[in-house]
Amino acid sequence: MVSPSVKDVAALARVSIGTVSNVLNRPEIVSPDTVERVTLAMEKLSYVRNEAARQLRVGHSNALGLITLSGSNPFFTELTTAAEDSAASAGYSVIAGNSNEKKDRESGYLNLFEELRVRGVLISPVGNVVPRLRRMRQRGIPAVLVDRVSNDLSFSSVSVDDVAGGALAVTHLIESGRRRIAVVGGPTEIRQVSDRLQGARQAAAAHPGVTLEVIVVNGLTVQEGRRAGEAIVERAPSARPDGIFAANDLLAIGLLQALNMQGEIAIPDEIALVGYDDILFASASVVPLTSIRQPSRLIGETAVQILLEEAEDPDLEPRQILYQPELVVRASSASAPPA
Amino acid sequence: MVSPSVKDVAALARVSIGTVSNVLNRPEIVSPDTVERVTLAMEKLSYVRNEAARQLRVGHSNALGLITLSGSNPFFTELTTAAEDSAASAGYSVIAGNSNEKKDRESGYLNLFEELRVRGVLISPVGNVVPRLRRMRQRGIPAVLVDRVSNDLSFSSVSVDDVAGGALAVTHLIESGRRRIAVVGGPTEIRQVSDRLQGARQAAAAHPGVTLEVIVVNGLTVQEGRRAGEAIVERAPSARPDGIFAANDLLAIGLLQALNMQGEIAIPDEIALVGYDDILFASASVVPLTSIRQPSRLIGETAVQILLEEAEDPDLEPRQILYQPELVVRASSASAPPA
DNA sequence: GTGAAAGCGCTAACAA
DNA sequence: TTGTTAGCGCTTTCAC
Repeated sequence: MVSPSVKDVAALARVSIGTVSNVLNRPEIVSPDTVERVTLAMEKLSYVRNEAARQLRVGHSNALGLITLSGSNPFFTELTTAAEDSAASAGYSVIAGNSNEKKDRESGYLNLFEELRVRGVLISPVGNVVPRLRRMRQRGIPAVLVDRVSNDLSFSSVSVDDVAGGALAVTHLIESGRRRIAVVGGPTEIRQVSDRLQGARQAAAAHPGVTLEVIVVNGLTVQEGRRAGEAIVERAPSARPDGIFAANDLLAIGLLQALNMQGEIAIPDEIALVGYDDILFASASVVPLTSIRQPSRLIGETAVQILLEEAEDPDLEPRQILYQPELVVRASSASAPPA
Repeated sequence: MVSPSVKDVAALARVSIGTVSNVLNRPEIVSPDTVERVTLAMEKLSYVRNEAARQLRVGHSNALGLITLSGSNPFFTELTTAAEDSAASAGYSVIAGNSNEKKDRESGYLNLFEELRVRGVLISPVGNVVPRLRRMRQRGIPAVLVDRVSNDLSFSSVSVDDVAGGALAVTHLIESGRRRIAVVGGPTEIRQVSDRLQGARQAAAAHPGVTLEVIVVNGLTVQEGRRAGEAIVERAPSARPDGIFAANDLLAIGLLQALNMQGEIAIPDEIALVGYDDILFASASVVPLTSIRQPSRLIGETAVQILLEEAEDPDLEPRQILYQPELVVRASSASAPPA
């Protein structure tokens, strides 16, 4: 009914529990035939180490905590998978949670991670978590910000240049002849959103005669995109934008559904559309979606690497890694603008 | 540098550590002003309980383990979110991993979960894990199979009737006039795949004059779907099926890309297409996808509930919950068959 | 209502 | 090379 412990293994192998522990942790210092005997005993008993006991003793766990903004956004699932792979090859596991952009879910996970004494945390923050992270770091749990730069640069971060991405998207719309640009995104407290918006503004400002309208939504979901699209459909044609930049692909897909599938507005003829993230489905949507690609796997891998280095040496200087995004042109923005 | 313990809290509040533990676990048995003093001390120190120590003492953790087949399949991400929500409202957290249909990743997670002494595991199995699960159950860790029924019914399971789903899909194709049906799916070791295939066979057999071809692929991914689609494009038109049932939506989307976007084959005019899972993107794909919907959230919630009941009372009889899938008709199968 | 103390399973320091 | 032992932080009797 209960699991065997080192004691049981020791008894069966006729050695002390210290020796059992040694074959578990430093087999090289114990004689080959003792290793053999102990290993055999472990197999016979199907011994599985009690991680809680190990952890209590050594002071921290073998897990990394990861908090992303959304579990349904493929950008984050790719990042998560990459982080898991990197961590695994260094002997760590990762406990992944997503805040769904809710501050209380976020702090719930931080609580959990601190109770678990994880080795470090990767986080794409929603709320103002820096003070909390600072306290955790003082207690030996480092953190790396993912897809977000800390204001005061006191934490390492791995992110993509969202301002450049926003500018890239809107510049592309302008260069393909659009003049009345709308940006759809929100909530603006999310740094990624406000940065992309800022880039959009810069690009618009650099081109005289271009107007930029901001449509704020409550989340980066297909549903919110659909809602925003329905509002645009209801407008008089002359009041509609001729180019839309959506702050992520899920929003863009929602917009596409509302604009195109109700048969009202042709994409890209009447309105050109650009998304963000270049998720797997971007190329498979009703109209293949022009998008901004982020190196999601690379971000996850780099973040884990930096985190583990900081866990090893807490006095390392924080580093800010900034990757550049890339424009991927598809049908949703390909054709000429309306006459 | 290190975290405060109950000892520190006790010292600050001028009580014994036993009392601190009591306000943590049974505050009702300690006097209100002591609770107050201790709570204050905890806040002052930002005390966070050491979960490993608690767990070592009580014998098991507050976490549930969950292993799904794929992290990029929205069916599983929805199921996972639902499981997390259910678990959270019962005071549990869930550690989610995905096997990517790899046996060694699967057993890696089972190892991890057993080392962690999770309260129970939810698993959508790839390999032959039943013996392993049996051993874990003997040691007090129950398991519930998700989206899969155990052969010997010794474990509870929550699943959808995949045979019925496969039949539903193919019957729909036949009733909309198709006669040369192809089923795309694999690997066939995955029970969901073989069940859907079996349902497809039954439906075909029930309709004289209908032929059924099985195209086996190596995984349920967009990429594999694209590969299968390319092979179909290369065939002589008369050798192509006029209806395809894909074992999941990711495959169907890949097929869609290969068939439709190369401009070769019209969907649904030349080939009608039915997917499985009704993921969020099914309605947003190049041609909105007819699909079989599974109650993913319901599955996750029910599975957690049963698992927690079994954790409470190990002698409960295993239960098999079988939900029925539902056909959702969209454009990819809507029009008339070829003349 | 509160305190004292045992012990969960493990690792690591030290002794033999 | 192997054995002995202290102690990680917590919960839970059992006295008081």
